[in-house]
Amino acid sequence: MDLDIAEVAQRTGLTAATLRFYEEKGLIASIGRRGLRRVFDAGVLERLALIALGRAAGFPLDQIARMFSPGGRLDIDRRMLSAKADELDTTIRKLRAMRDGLRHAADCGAPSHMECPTFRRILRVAGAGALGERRRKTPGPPGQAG
Amino acid sequence: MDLDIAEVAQRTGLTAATLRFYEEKGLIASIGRRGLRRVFDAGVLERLALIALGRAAGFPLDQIARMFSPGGRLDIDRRMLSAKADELDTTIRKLRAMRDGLRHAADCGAPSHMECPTFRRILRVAGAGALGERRRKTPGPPGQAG
DNA sequence: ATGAAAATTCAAGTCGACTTGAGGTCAAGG
DNA sequence: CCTTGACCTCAAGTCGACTTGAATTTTCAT
Repeated sequence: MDLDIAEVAQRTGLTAATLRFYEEKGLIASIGRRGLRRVFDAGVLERLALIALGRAAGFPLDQIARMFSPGGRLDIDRRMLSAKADELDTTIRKLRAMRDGLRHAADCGAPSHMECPTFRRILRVAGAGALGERRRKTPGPPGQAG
Repeated sequence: MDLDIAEVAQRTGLTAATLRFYEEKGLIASIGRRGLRRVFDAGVLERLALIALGRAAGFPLDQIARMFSPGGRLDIDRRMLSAKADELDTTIRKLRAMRDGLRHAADCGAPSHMECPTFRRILRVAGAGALGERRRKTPGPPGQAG
């Protein structure tokens, strides 16, 4: 049951260009060509799901690539998973505080946000979190803004 | 109580270059110069805390800049805050699922992750979340990987 | 056989938030 | 006075994950 790139694209929601890009990066591999065109094994779908999982957890592609052993099997250090879980936990806590703060600011009766004590407290917390720890090369906050 | 750029940098943890960059972007303003050198009002610290708050909540700098009214006062649409809070909520839910999944995978006794039913379920969920909705120009997951 | 649609390669562009580098100016201390 | 170090400007570079464009080739339907 071989798949052509368009079919993989359609089933995963990724574009053909992205799949080529992933192949180039060593994240996936085609099993051959028909003419010029790549042919993929159905197993690539599971692999792409795995990659999506890694991405959703915040791993960079480079690191995801290294999670597959040469044989193609998944080979993840369990401590790494645990560490990532802890990291997510920290992120979640921060975001939760932020969400509560925003919610409060949105509902608060104070005429301007700066006059609301709660908002000012949030400000201090955010300042402490965001300003305190950054020394060099800090990746910054999540990118879910729109 | 005027501050020189180095002092603002030191108190906020941002670099002088970042402060100049923020000024260029219209996020902050110096109150004048002493020779060539910028002089900032102490109020810039509060403003930078506000900016940090916005960044921590995931707003892009452009949008943060627009949250200050011409007079310099804070002027945020409460509905925008509410919307952002909801957005954060969604992100938090996703990350929580991911964290639980990673935690499970780390502790799970199955010989390889792919043989663990829970892991495979997570995989489907991650796949659904990450693969289903992306059509064009999706910003991707948060960047807290290391 | 023909022509459109889709795939290919390779290079270059995009986005956001900064950082880095080159070259120049200036204020304070000895 | 003169050095030195912090500051200045402006341009260009960085990072990650793709996207886009141009030129070319191939496949599929008619």
